[in-house]
Amino acid sequence: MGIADRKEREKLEMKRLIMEASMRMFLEVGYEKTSIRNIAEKIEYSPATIYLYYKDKDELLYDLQAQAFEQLFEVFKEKATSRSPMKKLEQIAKAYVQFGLEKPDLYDLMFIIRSPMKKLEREDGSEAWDNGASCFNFLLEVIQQAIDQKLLKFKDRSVAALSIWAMVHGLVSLNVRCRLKVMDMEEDGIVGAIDVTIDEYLKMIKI
Amino acid sequence: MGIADRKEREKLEMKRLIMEASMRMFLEVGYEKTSIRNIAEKIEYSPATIYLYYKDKDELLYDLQAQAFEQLFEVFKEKATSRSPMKKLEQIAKAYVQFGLEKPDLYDLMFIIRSPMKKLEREDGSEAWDNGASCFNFLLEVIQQAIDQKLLKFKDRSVAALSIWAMVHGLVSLNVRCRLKVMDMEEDGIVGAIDVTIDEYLKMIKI
DNA sequence: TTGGATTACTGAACACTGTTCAGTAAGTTT
DNA sequence: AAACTTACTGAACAGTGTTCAGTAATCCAA
Repeated sequence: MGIADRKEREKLEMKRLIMEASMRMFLEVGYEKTSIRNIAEKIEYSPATIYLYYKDKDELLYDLQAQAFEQLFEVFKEKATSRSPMKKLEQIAKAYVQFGLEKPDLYDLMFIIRSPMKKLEREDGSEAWDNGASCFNFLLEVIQQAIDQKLLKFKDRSVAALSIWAMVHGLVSLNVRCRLKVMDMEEDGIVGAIDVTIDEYLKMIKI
Repeated sequence: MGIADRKEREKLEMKRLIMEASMRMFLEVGYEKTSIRNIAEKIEYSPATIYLYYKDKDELLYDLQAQAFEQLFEVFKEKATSRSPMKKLEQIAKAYVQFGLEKPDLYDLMFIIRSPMKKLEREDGSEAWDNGASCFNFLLEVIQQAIDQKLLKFKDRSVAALSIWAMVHGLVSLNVRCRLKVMDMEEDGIVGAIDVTIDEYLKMIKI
């Protein structure tokens, strides 16, 4: 069935084309300006064509989100290389924050925006929100090591993960959405305060 | 100038009418369904009329946000009544999380949504993001007391405030935006984990 | 009291958004 | 060559925030 295969390939190729254009627009002009119509114009197809490959915008955003999580996972593997679990935890935390501050639009997509989370139809038991699982598991494994070696104050690794994640996400998302303006500091001071806050937090969770 | 006064009153009255309808719609049908057109329909005026009282939707959302922060401030004053600074800190943290989980649309407006933060035109030095200041200062004062009585590990009250805020906001916003699905727990389990995480965190920041 | 200025308000339009669907044109199969 | 299938699109629908010319009511001075 060579023809069917080629058709299949072409279908995937088209999806890749759409995703690539979307991702480029996301990074170049931001989330707000990335509409179905704009993407269609970029790849020189009609807007309706996109709907032959994606059921709706959410599905497209979900794929884009998956790609963003792959990027973050790469960053983790690249930067969190220490043998010491606690040091590795620090590397993860700092890589996460840096990623969030450097790519706010991608961060939005992954952790803030409402849309692409709708994959929650657990009627039949399967599917249900796979995006970000590798990143989360990466964190979980390091935490497990730290707990095993009695380096962490937490007993439960889920609570530990939730605590660490909430802290770094809290810092990034408050800053990305400009809520730290209420603290009345300059931009540099805020980034500095964020760094200090992470260090203090990492000190506290150590045994 | 009685007439000018009456005009002034009527102008404020109209603003109040718009705000009241907006707030009701926010709480009843959520952020997504609260459009200028829907608000106009509710108060039985043309959409264009709203633009005689608010320059754009952001300005309206800003006022709405201010009102939401007043609500949170009331909750703080109501629930954070302990004499002990650390106990009071705990009451604040838990009140914050409860508020966020119970009124996700208001929480959105206050801490997540992009729009109404645009008040950052510090050209002349004035204005610049007043919303939420009372809430933040309330937290700051309690932290100062705790630091003065050497109950907190933090030395800098700004870092302390940032740390605590980031933690509670991280927990609420990840949950409100369904990102905790990746942890593979039921809804009850998640809320339980959030509670435990706060308790653990409050234990850690104690000297 | 009347006429002109001021004010409050609105209908209709503009430029967007996501999405759908009938219709066309090209490719494939028989 | 005819019939069927697939890939694609133009135009439309319903919604959004926003603007603006035009109307109707109110106010003020002559």
